[in-house]
Amino acid sequence: MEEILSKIFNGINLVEELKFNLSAQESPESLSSSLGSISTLFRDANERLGILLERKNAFVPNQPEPKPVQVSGLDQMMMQIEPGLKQDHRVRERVIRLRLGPDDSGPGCAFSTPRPRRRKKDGAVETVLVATARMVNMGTPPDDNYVWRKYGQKEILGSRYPRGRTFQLFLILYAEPKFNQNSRSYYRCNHQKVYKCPAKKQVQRLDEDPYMLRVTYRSSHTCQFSTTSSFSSTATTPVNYGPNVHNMADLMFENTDSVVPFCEPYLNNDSLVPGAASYEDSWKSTWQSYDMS
DNA sequence: GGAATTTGACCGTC
DNA sequence: GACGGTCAAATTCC
Repeated sequence: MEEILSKIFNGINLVEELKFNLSAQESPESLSSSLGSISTLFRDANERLGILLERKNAFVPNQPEPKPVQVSGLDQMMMQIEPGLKQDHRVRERVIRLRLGPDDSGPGCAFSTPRPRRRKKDGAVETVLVATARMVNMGTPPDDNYVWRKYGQKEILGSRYPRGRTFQLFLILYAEPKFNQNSRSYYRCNHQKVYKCPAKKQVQRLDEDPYMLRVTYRSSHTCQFSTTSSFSSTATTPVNYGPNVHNMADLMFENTDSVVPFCEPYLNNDSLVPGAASYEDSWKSTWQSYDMS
């Protein structure tokens, strides 16, 4: 682990160097050489991280699900490193804007009788990935400053378990906890009835990373209530403390075209762990209790 | 007791 | 017929 961290910090130092060289208008050859070194360092660190994660994950299937909640070193790290992520934790994966159809959404689209269940083809759709913390209820949706009312849940294609009370009771009593189900929850704005706000969202756990949620927002809020005030439901308590290291690695090294990079926040002075003299010290102090090797 | 959530059923789309 | 989204009665929570 020390070696990986060392590579990352060397890479950061090289980036700083490159920034300086850029402002000094160094030759293209020199800049290219710097970029190559940075690329090599980060790629190497990423590969080693991947190996560590594989080793770590290899133990997971045989382990009973952890009892509620033990705060991992990683969670501690994320909480210490970037408190701001509690405020704005969403990682924008992709934003798809589709034209609204003439008869779609809006106040007039409220359900009528007989209830029309026409699936809407159009509508503004925005999908974000949200990291969940391990110490909270996995079914708890992330807070986004709006008040939502859950109106449905379905097991999705490829779900490990069919639905049904009898079978779920069986699961609770004899099999794996319900925690493992992969389902999609449906929420609509709590003000839909009063203000005919059409906003909805779907929350679904990622198969590849159970600690990441895919949140899909449909239609915009027409109500202007964005609050975590006393109207907040118990289901919308804040839950996020930042991405886990696996997603960090993805974000830093791979999906840079579709994800807003958030290396920046981690280099904020406010992110330093109290008592740490530098970013390196800060990182090391938070990683020391998270040795995966 | 009211509000919020759960969940089986229903219905449209593919 | 499978799948996805929604309804609404039942259940749980506060």
